[in-house]
Amino acid sequence: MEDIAKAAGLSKAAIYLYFPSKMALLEALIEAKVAPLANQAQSLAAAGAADPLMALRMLATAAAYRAGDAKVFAVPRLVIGISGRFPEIADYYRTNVVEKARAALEALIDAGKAKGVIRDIDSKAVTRAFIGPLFFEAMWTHVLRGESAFADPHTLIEQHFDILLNGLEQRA
Amino acid sequence: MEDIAKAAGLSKAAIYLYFPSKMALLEALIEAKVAPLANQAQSLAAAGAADPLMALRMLATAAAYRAGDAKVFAVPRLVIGISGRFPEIADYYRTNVVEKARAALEALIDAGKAKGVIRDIDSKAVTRAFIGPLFFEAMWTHVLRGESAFADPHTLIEQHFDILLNGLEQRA
Amino acid sequence: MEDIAKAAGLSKAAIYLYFPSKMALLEALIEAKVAPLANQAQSLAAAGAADPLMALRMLATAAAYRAGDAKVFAVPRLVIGISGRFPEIADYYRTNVVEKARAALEALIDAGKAKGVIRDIDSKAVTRAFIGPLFFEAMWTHVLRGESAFADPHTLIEQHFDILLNGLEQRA
Amino acid sequence: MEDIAKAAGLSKAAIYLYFPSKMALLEALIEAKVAPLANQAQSLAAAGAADPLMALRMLATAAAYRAGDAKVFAVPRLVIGISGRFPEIADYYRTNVVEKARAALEALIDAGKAKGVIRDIDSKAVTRAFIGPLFFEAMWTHVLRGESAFADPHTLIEQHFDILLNGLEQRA
DNA sequence: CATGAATGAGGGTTCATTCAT
DNA sequence: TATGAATGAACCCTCATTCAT
Repeated sequence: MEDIAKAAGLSKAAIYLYFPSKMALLEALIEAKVAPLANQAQSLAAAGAADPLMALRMLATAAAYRAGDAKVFAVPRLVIGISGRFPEIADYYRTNVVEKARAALEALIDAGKAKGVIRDIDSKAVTRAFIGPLFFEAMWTHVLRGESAFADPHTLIEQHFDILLNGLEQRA
Repeated sequence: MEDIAKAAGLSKAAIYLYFPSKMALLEALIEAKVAPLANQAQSLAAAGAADPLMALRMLATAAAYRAGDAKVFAVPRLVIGISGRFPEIADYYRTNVVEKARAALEALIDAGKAKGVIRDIDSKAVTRAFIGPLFFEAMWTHVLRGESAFADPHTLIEQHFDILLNGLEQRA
Repeated sequence: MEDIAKAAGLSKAAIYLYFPSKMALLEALIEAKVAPLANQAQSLAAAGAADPLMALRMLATAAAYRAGDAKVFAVPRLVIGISGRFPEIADYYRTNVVEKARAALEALIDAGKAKGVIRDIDSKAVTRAFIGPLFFEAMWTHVLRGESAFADPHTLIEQHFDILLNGLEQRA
Repeated sequence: MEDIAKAAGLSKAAIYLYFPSKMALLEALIEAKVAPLANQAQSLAAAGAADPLMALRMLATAAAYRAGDAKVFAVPRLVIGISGRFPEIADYYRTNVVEKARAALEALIDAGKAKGVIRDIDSKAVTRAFIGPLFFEAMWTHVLRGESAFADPHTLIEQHFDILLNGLEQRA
């Protein structure tokens, strides 16, 4: 809280004029920092049915840029950290961010299936394969302090989509 | 520490009879709960060159069973939670678990490339695609308390490998 | 820290609003309670060259009044008490109090030698003979709770200087 | 206590078979490590009336060797450290060590006065001048970690007695 | 006589939160 | 609206002491 106050140019006490508790602030932080990505997914799901693969790629690109930003990823990181003591905040995150994003992704995937460009695969499994590698890279970068692929987001996305769309297997 | 002590039926002080510090305790926890998976990866990398895809599938299966166990996943979760205050523990985790596992995976992938069953793709990107979805599912299950795909590990692995090997794209 | 907090009418945590650590607090305490005496010694060393014996007597008098005050002597007492666990605080005390005082004393002694009023004796030994008895009396008074000579500082100083200047020996 | 147990080749618990508490052990330690010096003073007081100055010199020499030993000085140091919380131990030390030693010293001094080799000076002041410099040197050495005069005990004692007997003053 | 295992109380320190101003 | 001052509870850790064996 002290750091946040300092960053905001306020006293610690003043924060409580705007947010009743740290948890409330964290919810607002989720709204400000990560919910926009979920909303962007919803918008793209609504608008991107014409070219679902392109929409997915745009989404992945946006996600990569956001997840690569330490200040953004600090939010899910915090949520994970306190989820043991404050499960409600995790529920809030699931409901207001991840489930929204997954629903939007599934809509795009379904659109892709309808257009015949995506195989008939379980949608939940696809969103997992879509989000997982980016999420893991964020952990690797920000938590484990490994050498980050976010340094070159373009390549990261290219590789991600190459594997996601074409798979690993060598084909004749 | 208090929680751990309580769970062990001990006083806080008694923990220090077994571990000299919180960091040592966490290292021991890592060694006991998650390092075995990394070691298994190393064994399979050494032994599984004959059929790399099978070795990878076995590894994913083992990982799925472990990651589905709340007591096992509690360890990386803890590491993430305290990585802000104890960055060394994150470094330890990266060095002794994730880097070891990634190295083993890359060896298997390279074997697959050599045998001509895996395309020529960046190995780091492949390990990301291999680990990420399972890791994300663990987060979804244990942290976000979403409906868990670990309830049916067989299907989870089938879906994971189907996407990983064949990709999403509909092909003629 | 708890005792200090209680004495100040504060909670333990509140101390950290004023001092960043226990060591900083102790340093401030030293600066406030005992360093002034060392500084006074330096001043007298600079100004008292005309009559070094008088300057030494003034210094001893000031020291006696200070050492007789339980609140002042509490500081070196504390330093001794925690010097085992916090050797740095002992080093701080040596550097910023005792060495400064000894240097000032040695300067006065050298001035005395130059003026021909003090014999040619090892200066370190002289400072020892100057400080030691007063320090011992403080220990006797505050730690051992013996009957205190600080009750009559004038006599204490007279006796101290009589012995210090003239020695014990009966002379013809 | 742990260190003491280790040094004694015992378990921590075994110490309590020999001493009912840390304070009792500390009293025994006083008896073993510093009381002998007080006893030696008493013996010399009884036997040394023929040459009191020589007896005092022998006593100072014995004291210097003991005070220079960190293991011996650890005892008064400990007493000082805990005297705030356990005033009884300080009283014990005063009664069983310091008062005994001062009484013996005063007897020797009185003998010196009777023989006409020591001036008529307040005895308490003399014991202060006798003990103080050696005590201060011990503090300087063991607590403040300054360069120790105990490294050359002979010189230390010579200087001490030169000042003590002859005083600082230049005489014609 | 001796110990391994355990603990309650305390150590210094941090942090989310409160409240008088 | 904003703060400086303060705190209770928690943090990791140490230590004198106990007790079943």
